[in-house]
Amino acid sequence: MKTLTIGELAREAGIGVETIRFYERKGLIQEPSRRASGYRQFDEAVVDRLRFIRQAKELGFTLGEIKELLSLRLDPTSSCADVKKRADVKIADIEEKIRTLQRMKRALVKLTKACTGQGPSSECPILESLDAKGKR
Amino acid sequence: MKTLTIGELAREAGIGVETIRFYERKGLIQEPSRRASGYRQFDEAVVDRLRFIRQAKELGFTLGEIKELLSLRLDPTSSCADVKKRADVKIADIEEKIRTLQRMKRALVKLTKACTGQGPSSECPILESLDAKGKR
DNA sequence: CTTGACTCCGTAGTATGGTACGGGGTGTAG
DNA sequence: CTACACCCCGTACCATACTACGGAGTCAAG
Repeated sequence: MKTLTIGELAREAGIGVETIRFYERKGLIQEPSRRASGYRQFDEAVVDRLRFIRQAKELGFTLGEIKELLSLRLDPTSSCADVKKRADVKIADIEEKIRTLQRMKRALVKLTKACTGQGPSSECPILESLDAKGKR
Repeated sequence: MKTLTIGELAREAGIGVETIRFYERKGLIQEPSRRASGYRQFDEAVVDRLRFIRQAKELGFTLGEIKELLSLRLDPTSSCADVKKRADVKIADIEEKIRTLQRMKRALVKLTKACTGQGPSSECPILESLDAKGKR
């Protein structure tokens, strides 16, 4: 079976050499075998694992969560339902983030509408509103 | 005029004492006058400034951006339009974040729909899909 | 056999936004 | 006048996810 050096793997997976070493330290990828010289010898399957990591990251999982996901996959006692549960939690997280951002956006849009874009900043309704709001 | 100790200010503004010192170091609040003992004497107006910071943070501005906003306010040559411009940029940022999250959510929902919640995790369509996707 | 690209390792630095610690001085209520 | 809460400062530490550095060893082409 073909093996890859860390540099080849990095090119294949589209990430940096240092990042691979970092993932190794974090336990996201297994420790690879070594040549006599100490050079890492990566199995081609690691490319897929790195792609898995990249995909999961794009879906908003943190490295910690991805590590759990990877260990779930390796644990024969864990069920598909466990994985689904994590995904559902993540969906709820994402929805919450979206709601927060939409609140932020609505507030900002409201402020910019009040702003004529004229006059000194000291009289800007945006800044005034930030000042005035939150008074208890 | 009434002055506040750092602890009183922290209680008023609802943030930590260390955070106020941190903001001072970062230049987000002006250096306060001191008593003979070296104790900070805060003007009550700083409460509003801290509220401004909190509000802006809730609207998704970073501390760096907030600092700019605060300096804009103090600069008589800057216009309300400058402030509006920044707010518009921020709105665009927020919209981009929302779009990314919605992409992530759609992808996850699609995956969980494929998952029956049954069987071992090794056959979970969610994990399989993460593996398979992204192959070039 | 030389040269240059690649790899090794541990450590340190980046950015963000704080939080905690320790050893000392201060302010005030009882 | 003595507790005890509060404040001072610099520095170190937290989490996240990398990224860089330096000095040494290795691999492969020419």
